[in-house]
Amino acid sequence: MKAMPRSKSQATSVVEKRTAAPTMTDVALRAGVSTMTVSRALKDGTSIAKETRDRIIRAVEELGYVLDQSAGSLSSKRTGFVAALIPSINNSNFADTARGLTDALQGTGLQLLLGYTDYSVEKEESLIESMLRRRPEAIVVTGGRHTPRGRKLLQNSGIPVIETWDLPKSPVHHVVGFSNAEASAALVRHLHGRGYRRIAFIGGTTNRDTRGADRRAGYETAMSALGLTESRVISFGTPPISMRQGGEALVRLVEQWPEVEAAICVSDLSAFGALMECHRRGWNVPGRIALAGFGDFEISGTCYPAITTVGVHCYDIGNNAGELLLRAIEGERNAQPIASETILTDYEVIVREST
Amino acid sequence: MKAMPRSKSQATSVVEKRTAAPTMTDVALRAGVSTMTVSRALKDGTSIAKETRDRIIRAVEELGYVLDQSAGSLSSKRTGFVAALIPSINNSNFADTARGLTDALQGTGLQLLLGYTDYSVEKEESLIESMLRRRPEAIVVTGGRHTPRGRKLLQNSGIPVIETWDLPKSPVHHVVGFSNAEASAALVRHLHGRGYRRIAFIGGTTNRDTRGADRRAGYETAMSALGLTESRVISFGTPPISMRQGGEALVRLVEQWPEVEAAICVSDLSAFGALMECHRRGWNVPGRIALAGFGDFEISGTCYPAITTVGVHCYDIGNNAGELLLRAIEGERNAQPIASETILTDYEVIVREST
DNA sequence: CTATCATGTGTTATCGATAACAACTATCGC
DNA sequence: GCGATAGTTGTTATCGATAACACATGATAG
Repeated sequence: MKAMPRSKSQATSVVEKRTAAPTMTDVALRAGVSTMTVSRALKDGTSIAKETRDRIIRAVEELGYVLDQSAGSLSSKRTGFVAALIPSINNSNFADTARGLTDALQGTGLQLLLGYTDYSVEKEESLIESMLRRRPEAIVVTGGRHTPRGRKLLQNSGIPVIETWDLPKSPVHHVVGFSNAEASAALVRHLHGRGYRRIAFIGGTTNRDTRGADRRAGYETAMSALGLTESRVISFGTPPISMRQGGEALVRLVEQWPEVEAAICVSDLSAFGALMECHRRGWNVPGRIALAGFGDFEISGTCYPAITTVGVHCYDIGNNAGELLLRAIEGERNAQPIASETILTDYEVIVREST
Repeated sequence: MKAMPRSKSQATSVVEKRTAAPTMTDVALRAGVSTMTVSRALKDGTSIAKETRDRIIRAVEELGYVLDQSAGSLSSKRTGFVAALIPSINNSNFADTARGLTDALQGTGLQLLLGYTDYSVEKEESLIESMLRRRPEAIVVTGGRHTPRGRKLLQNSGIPVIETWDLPKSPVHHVVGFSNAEASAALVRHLHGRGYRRIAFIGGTTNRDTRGADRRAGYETAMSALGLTESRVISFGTPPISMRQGGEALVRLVEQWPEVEAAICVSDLSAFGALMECHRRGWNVPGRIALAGFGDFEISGTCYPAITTVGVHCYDIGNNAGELLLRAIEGERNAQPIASETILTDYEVIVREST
């Protein structure tokens, strides 16, 4: 890419002309009222004469005034921030959760502060701290595993904490999620029901992705519960798991266990990668091998053959977390904190062509 | 989903015990210094004795104190916020741009405020305003089309403005982008070079997605430049364009113009949807019809046949915008505003199996 | 041995808004 | 016609930090 600096006298002159941004005092002077009245005019639900408000609004427009919330929240002790930490923005599951949250917060005047942990609890810890510096009114985190200090920061934060996408054994406060292990087990049972016996699991190398680890654990549990003692696990690639990694993992899988009949992938993305590898090899799916994913990404319903997966209602996780958090914040504001809640979100095995 | 409220006496007791969060004054008292010294201890690049700092840090840890930036930024006049508006979080292209931005801001102490416009300039306007209320130190927007008031808000904001993903004719300040029309035209020329003549364009119904509209315009221009007078445009579905819409659009396309030899889709996602529709029909791609996408999403390189597309370096757009913005903020802080810059990001036609 | 300087710390005055309370003006009912 | 009440506006005191300046103290140079 090439830099192409333009000299724009126009822009420069604007810069020079720039005067200090107007404050509420400027507006108050212009409208002939006190700043308190201006403050009231810009906020609804306050008692103010319509004429006065109109006059103030006019002054605001003439001056191009924009309310300064940093200042406001200092005295009101309400920042209007909600912090949310997700592993990655580039994963449509978490992006959906973020969207659910955003939608729930729509119109409430709350602004979402998003942070990306990169699937690392250490990064999460440092993000928790920098988020708390902004004094959010609630915080949403992904998963129930944190560093000891991260957990302590959450506990001492004095704000509602919501853990999502998981069912932690000892949650900080609230939880909105589902059992990844149980969902994964359901998928194993589905494959078993279809007659598959030599079932493999394709996941990432590390346990950084705790939900991925839970899914693997659920696979193992379900397999032995069904009397299928030989477990075939391929660990390949670090999260975020990509499509390409799914393809490579499939190659390794069939090298190591040529007899494999079905594979559960830790995510739809890797399932799709594996599916395309089969296409390339001219293998029929599910004839040569059955494939299942996790997450019900758009792709698994669209591709051919469509991929069997677990629908996990990511949007609902975010949306429910948002609504819960609104209630919790309301409780805090009225000095009536709500009790800890656990909201279970639905999931279901979506049977498609690939199994 | 089922609600499952748990009564947790443990959580409740924590709530009751909760005392007012410690302030810098508490830390100062405990460490036997003034608040100013505490403030210096928590900021690097300040002159402070190592022993004093250690003592303060200890007090901070004992009290579980977390700096309050809202208060800090009021007096320092630096909020440490950067606002960025993207059309959708659920589009991996824009998510990549957001990630590029996030990465560029990493370690600078700047916090990204993300907003989603839903491809609507009206929503953008209201987001610009609510972002400005947080007094960001710079703002990044997607595209060069805004409402008149939105544009005015940007101009009068007094902070550096960066428009991305486009090359606006009269930019507010800085630009980081590329010509969508030119990129689209390059794709037409590629198809022409391969011998295709009856080339169609599949896009959305509205012009809300201005980049989509630019791509269509580029298609039209390139077609007539090549002497291909009959343009075949399918407009179907509102942004964000989904895979499914691509499939349906293909159906309409071949109904309306059965003779079509190749189709350019406004995005890889719709190209993939179209490709899968071909699979279902047992059509060979590119034998029966050639397909090309836009954006170089991961899927287009992984699927089979792999899809020809335009790689647009989304991450770089965000990353370059981030670096530019850091320089611009630095300039503002030193009262030496930088001149408006336009950074052209690369794009290239990536030829794959589908054409 | 003194003038100069760097270093470390405290003091004071804000930053720009809002909460809480006070005060004033109509309007109403009796 | 008067007190009560609702509605509207102003005053004062913060909110929790940091900038700017002042002021020690010890080190360094001439």
